[in-house]
Amino acid sequence: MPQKQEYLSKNQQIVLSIIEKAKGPLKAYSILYNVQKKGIKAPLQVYRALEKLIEIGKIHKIESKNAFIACKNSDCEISKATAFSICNNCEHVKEIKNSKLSKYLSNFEDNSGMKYKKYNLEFFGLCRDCKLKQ
Amino acid sequence: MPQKQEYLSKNQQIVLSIIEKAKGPLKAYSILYNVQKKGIKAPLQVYRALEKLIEIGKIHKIESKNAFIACKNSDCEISKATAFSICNNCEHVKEIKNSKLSKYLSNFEDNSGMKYKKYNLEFFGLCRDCKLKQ
DNA sequence: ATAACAGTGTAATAATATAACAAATATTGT
DNA sequence: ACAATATTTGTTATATTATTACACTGTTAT
Ligand SMILES: [Zn+2]
Ligand SMILES: [Zn+2]
Ligand SMILES: [Zn+2]
Ligand SMILES: [Zn+2]
Repeated sequence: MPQKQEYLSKNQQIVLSIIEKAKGPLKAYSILYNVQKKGIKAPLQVYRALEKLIEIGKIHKIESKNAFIACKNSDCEISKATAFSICNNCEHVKEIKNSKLSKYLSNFEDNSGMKYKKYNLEFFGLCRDCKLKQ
Repeated sequence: MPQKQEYLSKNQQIVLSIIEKAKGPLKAYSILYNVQKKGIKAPLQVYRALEKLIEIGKIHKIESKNAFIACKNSDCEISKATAFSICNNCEHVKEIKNSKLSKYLSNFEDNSGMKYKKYNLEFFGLCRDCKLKQ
């Protein structure tokens, strides 16, 4: 099985490394502020890197937050099938790695018999810590 | 079982009626342009109405498109559990009404045993029409 | 070499969403 | 009816998120 080519350009490496170091999802402009000392000056440079990183599955976009998080699952089929849990209180976000869930959704057929190549699922609730504190 | 109070204010009615008439999801500023003749002049008036309509489950936000669509399911528990199919080609969006799916997701427990009150799922693929045309 | 392609830099601008404040209207309790 | 409370509205300004347009650089393939 040939590996997908994953050479990263300079800007892509810079952006990825910021996102990987972060504890949670980062917003595009917060990434921008964080990398200005490294020569990336404009939003577009960040957005272009983000686009590529999403395409190759290194990061995902949390749509409900307009924020970006590093992929922790080696088997996220190039970002085609993603699921996240999001805490409503502390905003903690975690990628869900659950093969039953991903099989269920990948094989899901809607009422007209249609299947889907790609999905994104976002769960909202209280994380364990926040639940205990209540 | 007491009914939830769903009296709508003037602006809320105007915005809802535009969204219900639309064939697909509408963007906030396109709603704004459509209602300017009816006295709504500023984005905030639209966003406030949208917020309320989402809260009471009359409409949903399609997060990946920043667009808003009327709810077609009478039993979307006040927008706590939503699923959509989105065509990558023609942008057609349809709310998925499938009780097996909603039960599965509402009862889903992640690896740490956590359950979630709310979720949003977006499926992407080609709709029937676009598949045939290919 | 030269065409094709992916990436870069920069400026300008578009699109989406919220903050802050003052006023009007509706709802509730007495 | 009246005051107290909560909700909705109107308006201006501003914040946040994302894309267009254009000129340029470097690498790869034939
Ligand atoms: Zn992933
Ligand atoms: Zn939390
Ligand atoms: Zn619905
Ligand atoms: Zn289609």
